[in-house]
Amino acid sequence: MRHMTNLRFIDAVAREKSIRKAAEKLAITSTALNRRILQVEDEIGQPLFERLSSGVRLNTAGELFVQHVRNQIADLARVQSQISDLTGVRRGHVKIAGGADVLRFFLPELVAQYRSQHNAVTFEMLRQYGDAAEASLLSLDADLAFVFAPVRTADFQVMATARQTVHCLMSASHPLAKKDVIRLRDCIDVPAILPTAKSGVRQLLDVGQMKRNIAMNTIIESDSFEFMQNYLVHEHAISFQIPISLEPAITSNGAQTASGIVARPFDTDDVPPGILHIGQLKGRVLPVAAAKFLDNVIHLLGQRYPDDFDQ
Amino acid sequence: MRHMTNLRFIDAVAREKSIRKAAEKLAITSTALNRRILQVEDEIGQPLFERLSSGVRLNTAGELFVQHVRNQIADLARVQSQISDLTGVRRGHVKIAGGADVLRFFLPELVAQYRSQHNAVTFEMLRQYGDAAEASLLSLDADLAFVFAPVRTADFQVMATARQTVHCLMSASHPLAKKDVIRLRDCIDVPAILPTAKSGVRQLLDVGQMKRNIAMNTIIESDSFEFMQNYLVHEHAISFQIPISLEPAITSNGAQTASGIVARPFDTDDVPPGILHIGQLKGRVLPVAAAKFLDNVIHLLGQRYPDDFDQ
DNA sequence: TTATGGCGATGCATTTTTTGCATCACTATG
DNA sequence: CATAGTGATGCAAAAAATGCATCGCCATAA
Repeated sequence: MRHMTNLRFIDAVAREKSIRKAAEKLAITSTALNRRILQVEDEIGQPLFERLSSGVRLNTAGELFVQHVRNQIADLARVQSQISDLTGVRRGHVKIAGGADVLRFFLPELVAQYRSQHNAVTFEMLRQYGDAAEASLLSLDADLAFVFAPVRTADFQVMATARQTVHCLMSASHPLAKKDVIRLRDCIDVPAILPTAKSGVRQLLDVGQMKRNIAMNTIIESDSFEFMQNYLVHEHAISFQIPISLEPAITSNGAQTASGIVARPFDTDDVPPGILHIGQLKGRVLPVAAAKFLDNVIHLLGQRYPDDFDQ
Repeated sequence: MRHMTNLRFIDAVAREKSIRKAAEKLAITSTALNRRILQVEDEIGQPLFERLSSGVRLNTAGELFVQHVRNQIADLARVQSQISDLTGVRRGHVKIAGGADVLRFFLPELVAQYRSQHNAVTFEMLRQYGDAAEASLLSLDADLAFVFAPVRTADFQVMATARQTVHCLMSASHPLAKKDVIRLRDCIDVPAILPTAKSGVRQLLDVGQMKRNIAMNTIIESDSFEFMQNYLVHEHAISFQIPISLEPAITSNGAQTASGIVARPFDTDDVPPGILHIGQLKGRVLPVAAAKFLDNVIHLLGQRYPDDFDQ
């Protein structure tokens, strides 16, 4: 949309913190970009950027204005998607921020299912945890965020939650695989592969270890779910994940993956369940596509985890 | 702001329902305006207006888009006022919709008081009752509305209310002036000047008459407070108003205007008090100037009607 | 039925705005 | 003190917006 050009340019300069760099990204000369910035500042009546020798930086007025600009851009997208929706073909672009856990199986399945019905909708998946995901909501770089524990609750509107019991992963031939429910004390001395500290699962495990005063035998820490799971093929160790980051089949009793890995739930008295929060920026009206996708997410969660789901 | 030109033009065409008429108001040729509209429609990917032989009319997409446009315009104003506020001088433009009752003494006093502190703030006062005032909020033609009974409660956010007892106006020499509180039965056969049906006061009086099964002796109906009040100088009749539309002094007992008019409250069992609602569009972030003015209104109401005021 | 007046759309010449190049002034950094 | 990077600016070329004249369309009136 033509009338947004100046606004998009300002947004770009604010992000790049440099007129020349932004100009390059926007495929115009720095001269042109510079003069557009000057023009807007002139219209506003005061500068939006501080000029440094190394580039530019938003001043207070600029911060205010850029937030407004991002709102405008997002709202225009919303209206456009709403207008497209009138013709029957749903168009739009949905931006989702979430951890590797949800990006693994859950979201691919959902996005594919949604796109099979609305193939004019495009997606953008950002791998971001907690804080960063919420920041993306705020800067309107994301429409929806999947986080474990929302912090900026003032800006974060929870649209649905899903309780996720931490599961223990192991080879089918592992002694623990005979149990239906794993207690923390069962894990003493068992070689364990733990997620890194940022992850929600790790925090839950730490709570459990603290509570029961048990220290697991940590042989590896990793932030890769694939590594943690596939390592189990080679050594009789255990690793930990939540159902949403597992292939749907693996959590059902008796089932196992092709590589012979099984999952067993922890006793929730030992390791508390994690709560996955699905939310958006508070007060924001989502584009049609994003709103409808959210409906799908909620629907699937309700279907798949009827007991652990909340709206 | 330059980048808003197309949007303002579309807003104008939507209001005028004619490209040529809008062009005249905007002081450009219809050609230029027409082509700008076509350009925007082209960018959107579908028409926003239906072309009639008598002009144009918004279609569904247009309705959506125009609402967006008005939001953009209003939000830009908000940001601009917020930015101006940074420099210390409060600038801005406050648009208020309210009935003649509040426009008479209450708002002039408040606006003057506010402008004495912030003389860079300009005002726009729209004389509109109930429905119309709320519609102005919705189309963003007004920032604040003063109404008696909000209808579209879904869009109307009440920021404060003030209970207003209906008062009886009469010449100081009128027999009823001796009473402290007026009962409805006192008014039987007394020549009465009633506000027209639209007004809030009239509706309250009608409720009272219905309840007590008393019909007043209506000799004149008018929508002019001045007329109703000043007529009393010439004939020993009564008329009705709420305190907020009276000179502040007149409601205190014993006080009277220069022309010798006094006010006495109705018994609230006979005529129920009216509730003045002061509100804004739900969810909207007001420009600084409007928000601060609202603070003033609330403050003054709390001061002047401490018992009948609610926030 | 035809004539008329008002409407939006469009081709074309003109005016206005935007752009890119070359260059300046400035400032950190080594 | 040289250098490499930044944003600002004068000027000519390119692009976009504008106004005029005019078209086709439709409702209303004669």
